Amino acid sequence: MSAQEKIIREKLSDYYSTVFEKELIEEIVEVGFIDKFKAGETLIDIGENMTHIPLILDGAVKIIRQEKEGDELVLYFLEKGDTCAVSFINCINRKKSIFKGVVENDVEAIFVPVEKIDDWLAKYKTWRYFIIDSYHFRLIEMVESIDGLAFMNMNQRLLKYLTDKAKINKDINIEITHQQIAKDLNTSRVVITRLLKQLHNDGKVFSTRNKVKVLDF
DNA sequence: ACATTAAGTGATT
DNA sequence: AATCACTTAATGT
Repeated sequence: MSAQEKIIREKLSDYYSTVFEKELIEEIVEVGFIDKFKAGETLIDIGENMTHIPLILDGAVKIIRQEKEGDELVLYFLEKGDTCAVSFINCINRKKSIFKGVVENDVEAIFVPVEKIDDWLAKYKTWRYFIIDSYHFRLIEMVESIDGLAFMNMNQRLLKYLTDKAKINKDINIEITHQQIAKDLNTSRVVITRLLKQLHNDGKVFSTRNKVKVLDF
């Protein structure tokens, strides 16, 4: 057994042993490989073909919907133990990605070739449940995101965005510019500046240049 | 000291 | 809530 295989086996049993049966883990060890990505790297872009599916071990990925150039909106984050079930369906249909995935925190993940996904769905009950479960969870996050757009004002959306981000980073100190926040929420910088000042005065955040500290949880 | 980038603000739609 | 036009503050070289 190679050192790489050993590592995969260990990592898998750390996060997925209770979920997957032994035979499945063996298959993953056989065809999967570990890869790492630095924050800011684009994992997948809209329109690209997916060749591998990530099982995230560490870090976080920001999932973005993008409309042509410039117009974009952050939908949700993927974390440890997550996978993007939406990408599975993309793969099975041999379609191109409908989302963009950018690394939020340095990511370590096991990558599994697309061809296996389908096989395993028929072969392993645990894999089937894993996929359905994951798909369900993504759907809920998506609905939350729609709710945000439909029923929440920018003020609430901003606060949710900041608390979500603090949770993902496990740090209430966020390093970000008003401009970047505006981009993620698909609004203008001026609006963020003003709302952030409101939140600051309300004692919900403490913000300085390039930094926002989330005080209200 | 100067240039660049980030943030704050009033007025208007 | 968005946009414009402009000011002020912080930071890098």
